[in-house]
Amino acid sequence: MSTAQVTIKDLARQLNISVSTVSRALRNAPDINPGTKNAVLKLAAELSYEPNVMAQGLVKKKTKIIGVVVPAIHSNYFSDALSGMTEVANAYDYHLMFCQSNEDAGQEIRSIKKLLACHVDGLLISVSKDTKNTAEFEKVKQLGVPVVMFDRTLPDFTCSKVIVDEYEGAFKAVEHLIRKGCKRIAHLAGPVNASVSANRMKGYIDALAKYGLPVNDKLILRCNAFEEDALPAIKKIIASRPMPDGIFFINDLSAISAIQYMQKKGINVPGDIKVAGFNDDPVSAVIQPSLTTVMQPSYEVGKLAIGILIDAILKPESPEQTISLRTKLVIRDSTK
Amino acid sequence: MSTAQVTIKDLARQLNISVSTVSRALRNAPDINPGTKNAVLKLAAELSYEPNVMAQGLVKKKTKIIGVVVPAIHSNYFSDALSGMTEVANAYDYHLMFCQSNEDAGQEIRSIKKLLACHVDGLLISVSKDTKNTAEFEKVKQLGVPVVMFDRTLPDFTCSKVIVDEYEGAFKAVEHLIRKGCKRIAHLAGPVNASVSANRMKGYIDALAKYGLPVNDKLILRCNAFEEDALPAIKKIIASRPMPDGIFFINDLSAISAIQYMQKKGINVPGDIKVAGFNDDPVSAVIQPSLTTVMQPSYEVGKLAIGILIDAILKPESPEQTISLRTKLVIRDSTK
DNA sequence: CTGTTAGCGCGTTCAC
DNA sequence: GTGAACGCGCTAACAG
Repeated sequence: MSTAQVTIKDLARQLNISVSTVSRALRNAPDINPGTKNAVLKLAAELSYEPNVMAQGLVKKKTKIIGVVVPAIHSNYFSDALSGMTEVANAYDYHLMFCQSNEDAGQEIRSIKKLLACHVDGLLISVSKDTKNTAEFEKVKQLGVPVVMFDRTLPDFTCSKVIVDEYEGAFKAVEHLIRKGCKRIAHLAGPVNASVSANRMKGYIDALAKYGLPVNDKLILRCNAFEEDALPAIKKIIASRPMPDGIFFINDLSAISAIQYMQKKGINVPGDIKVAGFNDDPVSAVIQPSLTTVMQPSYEVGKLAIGILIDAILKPESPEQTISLRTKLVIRDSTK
Repeated sequence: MSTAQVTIKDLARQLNISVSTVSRALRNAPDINPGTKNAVLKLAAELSYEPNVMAQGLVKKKTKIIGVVVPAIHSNYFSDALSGMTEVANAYDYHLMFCQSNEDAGQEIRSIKKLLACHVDGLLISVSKDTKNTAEFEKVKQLGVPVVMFDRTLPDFTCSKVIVDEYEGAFKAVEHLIRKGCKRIAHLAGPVNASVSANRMKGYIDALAKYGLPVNDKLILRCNAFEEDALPAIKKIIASRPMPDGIFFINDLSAISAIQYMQKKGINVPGDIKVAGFNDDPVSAVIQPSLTTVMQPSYEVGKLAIGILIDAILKPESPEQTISLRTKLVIRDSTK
């Protein structure tokens, strides 16, 4: 039954010294007798003393906890980023508290409140697809809690950001389609609000422009969620006449449903239509034809984001910065 | 700059009442004047007061934080389980702290220590593939911190467990191969220590036995990690003569590398060799031929595990239990 | 019904 | 060098 954690008090009693001396020994303060210090450390190790983070937090106003909010933990992209964060967090002795917004702005706000109640030292967030309001984030900032946004950011909110150069990634993908001979390239765009949707769309448009191809609104379709509901839009694209000879997709999962649908309809990929996706999801290497896609360094994004955040926590006056990581075009059979 | 969180003290001062009255109002204690209570609640809402969980934790000896340790956050299986946990945690107003062991027993112990230092109310864990020692877990238990193991459990350690009936899942898969005409079925087994490896192996052996097929040691190969290094073993299996006509894999990823390798070698799947995997990873629906596999209810596992843990936290004397969830055989083209 | 007191585990003065 | 006293934000016991 609850052999309660050992505290500095226990150490003090057993060594017949005061708690403040123990405290000093434990966080190697300057003025302390090396002898007593060693004695304390030895006993602490024996009893496997662990400082109570809550109590430390209460007095130091620092919890060593970092809050993380992502739209969905499952999702290759985010779980890789989280993985990168845990690595750095371990190295710096920070703890991570994860929340999931499920792409819902309301849930996102509730998560942030929960994290604030836990007095996290900082906040890492990738916003949901319909987050618009910056009010909650301003509040966090006002509380003196540094925020770093990663991947999905809020243009109207000023803070450090770690993003992927989605624009360039999209541009490269579409340029590749053009060089492979596509003249009528469609685009399945993502949810309206998401920053990533806009950036990829812009890359698509600019690539067309660079090669003198017209931007045809009828060839630009939208899906409202990142993971599903792409099929209706896909059907529309395929049905348009003249048929497109290339499609650039907002992500791999929708590209894959498209490929499967087209194969069922007897359309040859890449013969009739060439296809490019985004993310380099594991499935894109496995589907036949394998999918040309844009790889994002999600693990790196996670590591960088938490690194910047920890900097900001340790040096509150450090300037806000935006880091943009480059993507890599992975060329496979769907654009052969 | 740090417009510090508002505290009950602030509320008390503004209302000219004592902090204990405020405290009572906030957690609707029995004896409190409805009028003053309303006044407190109103002001609290206006100032968007949030209780400091660290302080509450310090006095109540409860943090409302649950620690979670998994081998790898990325990994479809675990991220789904984590997703299920966050849902329940939200509902019961618990916070989750995640750690990743990277399949390393040492890292796992360090994670547990960190979580204990944060005074988590309970621990959810899926052990790494080389965790053997139960000492650390016994310590956790002695501290009065309830533990629930899920998916990958430690047979020698007594605690509540939520597992998937891997044995039955493996049995069904192998039985299916047999019914499809396979007479010489190989098995790519998982790491030696992992409980899941043993369970799936047993299902394989018993299914063979039931149908009077011999168990041939030469047809049983091992891989040392869950995610890689399967290829050498796969090559060995394929090279054995007479060649097997069916293979049951420890997981989908190794099954898929095998299919790709066999296709390169001109071996027809399912014509020459039929293949079954485990997990129902998204890729298994996409590869051609699509992969017959055993689906595990990972999201449900997560939800159940945290549910049991919260029960144990709230009622420390509740009995330990082991819940086993059933798998579902997903039949696709690789066993046609 | 409400205020006072004490204490959770720890860090931080300030004397000694 | 070391100990005593105080406070972080909050709950709990006891008076009134």
